[in-house]
Amino acid sequence: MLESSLYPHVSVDCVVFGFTGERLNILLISRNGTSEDGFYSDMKLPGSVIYENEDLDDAAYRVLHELTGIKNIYLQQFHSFGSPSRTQNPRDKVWLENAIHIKIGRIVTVGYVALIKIGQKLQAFSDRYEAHWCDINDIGTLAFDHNIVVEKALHYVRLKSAEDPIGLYELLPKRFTEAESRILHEVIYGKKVDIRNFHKKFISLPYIVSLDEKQQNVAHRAARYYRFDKIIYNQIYR
Amino acid sequence: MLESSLYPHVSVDCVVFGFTGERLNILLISRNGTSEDGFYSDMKLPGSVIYENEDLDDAAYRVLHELTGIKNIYLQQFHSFGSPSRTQNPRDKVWLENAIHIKIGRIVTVGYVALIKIGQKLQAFSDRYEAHWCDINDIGTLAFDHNIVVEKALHYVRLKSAEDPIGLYELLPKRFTEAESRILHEVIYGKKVDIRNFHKKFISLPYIVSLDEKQQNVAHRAARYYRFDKIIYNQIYR
DNA sequence: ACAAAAGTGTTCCGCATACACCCATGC
DNA sequence: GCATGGGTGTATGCGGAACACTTTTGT
Repeated sequence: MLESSLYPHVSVDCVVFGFTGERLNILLISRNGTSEDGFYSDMKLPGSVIYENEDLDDAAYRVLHELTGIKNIYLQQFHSFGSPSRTQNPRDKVWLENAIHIKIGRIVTVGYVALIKIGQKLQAFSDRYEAHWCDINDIGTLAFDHNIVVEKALHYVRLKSAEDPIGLYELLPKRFTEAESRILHEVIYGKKVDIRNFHKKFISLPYIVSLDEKQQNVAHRAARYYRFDKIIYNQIYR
Repeated sequence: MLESSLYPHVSVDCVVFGFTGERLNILLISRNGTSEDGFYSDMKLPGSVIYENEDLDDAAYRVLHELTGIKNIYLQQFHSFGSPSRTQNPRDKVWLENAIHIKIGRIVTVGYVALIKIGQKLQAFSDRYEAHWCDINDIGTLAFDHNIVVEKALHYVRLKSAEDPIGLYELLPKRFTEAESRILHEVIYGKKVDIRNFHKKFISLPYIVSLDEKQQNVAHRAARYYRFDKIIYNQIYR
């Protein structure tokens, strides 16, 4: 095994958000191993050490493409984490050395946020990597300092989407109802929004275009579908 | 010389902003060296490779303390830069190898913004390091990708101070006039602000406290001094 | 008929904007 | 007395916030 503890290694970790229509989820990778206390099984963020001659953004794209099969993912760097203690948990240390075959002092990781639509095609890829969508409110204790990374990522998404809401439409399906959009806002900002005020704002947005389609077979009045028009959006805000 | 090009190195670079009362300045380090084309002299951001077992934030604090002598600096991480091409300029490559005595493939750098008051005590320290305050609009071509780093830092300061203006008061002297505060806003946001509207907002802020002091020996009506009260600010916003 | 969610308008308040004249001081 | 910047109020418009009833559809 190569000795390289003198030099920090650099990785990227991706906090991949998805929206079920009701809850905010993130994509986590199952991790199984043995430590002093025997077998364990927990979860971690998808990530990778960066390759030689690979840009940080490229590394994050690579991780996400391998994981989901999707290209053109909405992806933003949000913060880097480099505390020497972040890889000091013995369980994490052993796991790392097995995973990348290098004895490591610590890893500096660059955090990326990705926003994607939860879909079936994705699932196929994710299964190979033992990736699972997990409710953001129910992710327990993650490997390394990944709980902190997720916390910071969520904060970033809130801040970012306040100034530029385009990211939120990456989380919604191509056709979506006003209610879905409203609930997404509620889970992102963590508070109820007034239905009528939201409606007024929603229909006033020029880049939200109404479709001549409605929900089918719902046990109540069917809601209209809308779509997000990126071209109109870019004309206005770019 | 140690060979370690396989492993990326990690550094911090600090974009230190100061405000002269009229212009936004940043602190740059003179760099002299020889390359294929002979002598050169240019400027770079203050920064350092991180030490073994040193947290990123600690490294940035260390750089700033060595440079300015100041503790308790307002400091925020804003972005990381890791393009392999960022250290490919031959001039930069040679300089790096002389500076840290390691043959280097590339360096991933974590960018920090610092906001400080331009003062005399600082100058003493800065001289030792050949540090100079430079007008932000007149910094020419910097070493590495530091022009991009500065650009991103400025963008970050704008965004950040919109949601939390506390940082702006780090740039003003302890006693300042309303005009100084107004001009600071203008240089940060890059546009004129209306004097009377600014005034109304300014005097309504509970954490701006009026002092019983005025300017002396100015060739016009003397302006009142104010100070920023951090305690009141924290009571309200924390 | 009833349950469940869709769809819709008005009022009020606070904040941003636009805009012009007199005041104090040093030279 | 003049040049320079300090100091101040009013009117308007926009966007956010509060708030409740009718409509559609499936069971």
